[in-house]
Amino acid sequence: MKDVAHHAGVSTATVSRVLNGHATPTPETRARVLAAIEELGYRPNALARSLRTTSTKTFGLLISDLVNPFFAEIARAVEEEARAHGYCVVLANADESAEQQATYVRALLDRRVDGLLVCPATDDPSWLDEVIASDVPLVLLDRTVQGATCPVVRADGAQALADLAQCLIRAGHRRIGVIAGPADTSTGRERLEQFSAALGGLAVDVVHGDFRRASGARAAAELMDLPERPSVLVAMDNLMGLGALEELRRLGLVVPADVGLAVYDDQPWFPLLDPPITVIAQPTVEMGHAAARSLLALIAGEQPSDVQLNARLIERGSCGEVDRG
Amino acid sequence: MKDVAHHAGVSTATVSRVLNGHATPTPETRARVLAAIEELGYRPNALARSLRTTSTKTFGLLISDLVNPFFAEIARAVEEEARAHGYCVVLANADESAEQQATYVRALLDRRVDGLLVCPATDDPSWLDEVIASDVPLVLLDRTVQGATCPVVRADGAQALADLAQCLIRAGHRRIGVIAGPADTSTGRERLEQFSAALGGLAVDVVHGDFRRASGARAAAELMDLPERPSVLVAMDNLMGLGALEELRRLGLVVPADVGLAVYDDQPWFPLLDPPITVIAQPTVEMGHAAARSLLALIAGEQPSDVQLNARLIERGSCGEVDRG
DNA sequence: CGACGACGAGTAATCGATTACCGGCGCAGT
DNA sequence: ACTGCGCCGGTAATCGATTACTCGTCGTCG
Repeated sequence: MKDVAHHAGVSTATVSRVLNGHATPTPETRARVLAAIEELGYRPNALARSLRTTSTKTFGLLISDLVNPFFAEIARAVEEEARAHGYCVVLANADESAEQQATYVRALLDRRVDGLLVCPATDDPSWLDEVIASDVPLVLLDRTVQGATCPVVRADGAQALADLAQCLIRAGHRRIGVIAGPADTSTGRERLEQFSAALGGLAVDVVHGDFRRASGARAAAELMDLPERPSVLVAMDNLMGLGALEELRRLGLVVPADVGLAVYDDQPWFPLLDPPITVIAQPTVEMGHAAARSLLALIAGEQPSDVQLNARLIERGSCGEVDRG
Repeated sequence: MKDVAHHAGVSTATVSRVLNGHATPTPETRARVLAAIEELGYRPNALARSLRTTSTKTFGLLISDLVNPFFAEIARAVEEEARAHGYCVVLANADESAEQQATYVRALLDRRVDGLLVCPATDDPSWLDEVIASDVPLVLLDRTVQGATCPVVRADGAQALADLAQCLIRAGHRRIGVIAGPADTSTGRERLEQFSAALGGLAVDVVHGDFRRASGARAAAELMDLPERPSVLVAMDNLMGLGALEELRRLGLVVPADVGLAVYDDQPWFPLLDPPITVIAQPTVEMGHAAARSLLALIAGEQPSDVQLNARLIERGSCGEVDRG
């Protein structure tokens, strides 16, 4: 920058003013400076600028599991919306681990991100204090944490789960196996509760997984090994649904003849299976956009309210009809 | 930091020395400083540190399309390896657009990333100059660019494509439709060339897509609309494969009875389709890891060589047998 | 007992920007 | 012609670290 100033015969202050579009510099001074910048191929050092202005134009996005296409899609949407507003996104992947998450929160705060988007891996709220202490705007995505006082963006699956319950009951299912998410995540608990509630008195067999593929397979195996087999499985996450499908295939069980299957969270390939899988679709992209917008609002000093976007049931035929003998 | 120094009754220099594990400070001084840090909840400002040390412990990762699970997986692997070495990853998504890519390269350089991993959206090498001028270590991932003098990490599909060609010929296919990638990407060109070469003299019908879903559908429609229909389609990317599958479904065509299908780049759901899809699997995770490691080596001043990891054919039965009447 | 070496810790320059404050110049009013 | 007001642009402090250089002190050796 000193070089540019010298080259243009002005001071660094003037260069800075030109760079930041201040009204002060004369058109010709401005031109000289711009020419010097061009000639020297000068690029301002964003670090120095950020140090001075305390703004990095960067968001931190902490995802609980990037292998999960649901989160990958969210990451994409967040990045898209952020970019549209001139922000970069630093991506961090907690791999569903609480410690990793805490480590990353710290790393992102240290890098002075202007805002933080977090899909909490667990309910453990310890990391929250650090964020609050640092005064960095925070938005929670997909999952909540107890005691969080920040905006939350998530999908509301209550209605969709109720619809699914209806649909299963109507199809004659009476033994339902649920592959639930971890009990220490809000989505893990809520989906199970809402689904159970919608079934009225009907009991379900529940096995908890961890929102990952292998756990879906294990859970499916366990459920199909019960003395009284479920006639349909409900996987509360696309990866566990994938694992369940693989396990059913391995066991030689045919969907929906031997056992039905429904999955929470749609993926493009579900309709291509035979039979196409009945799912609850989440508005992934909208969630990512909404979260980024909430964060921008927070940064602008507004008080964005929570966002709840509706998930919805898409019946495709993988739940079958039970023979009422 | 001044507060900490004052609180511990030392100078900022000493605080800094404690923080950076220098040998100098006495154990008791060290203890006093650490106590003060703890008490005040002090966290060092990474920006200031980076400004001084010219190291951000951050990689920039420029992906050509984050919707593509292939790249999402790569991103995950890169992030994983980077984290293992104490680096963060700033993620940028070019959406297969050259301008976007150039913009992002600049943004990442301005943020003084310690290294850059790029999956080039196109062959356009204009952005390369800026990177070279900035002296930031660069590694190319998945795709090359002409005139690039940096390490490249990619999958070598020649053998797998030759195997696929053999497999199709043996199955009796004589009219092969290829849904190729864009001609202005190295992967787009190479896969097509290598496949054609392996077919010997046999001509193929080629439609170029853009590595995205919709283009796969369009290409499939176009190919199936030819006067002499191909008996098998080869999609050179998983998203185009997905699009093709959707289009074939829409047209009421059954795989492999009406038309066979093979896809470049495996995805976990391909084996679940009926029939399971024959694919060429790429070592995605290894590519991500290798790329991050190459970058680390570059930063360490070494001269890592290019990495070529073998893709391999996985026959699953979606290519069928042609009736030899 | 004096001097020198070693080591711990402080002073201050520096990284590359932003910006409050101030000086100088030109123009207008009386 | 002199004063005053504006406006352009320079000087220098500042953001929060790192680190070369220096100083003071203590221990040891001759």
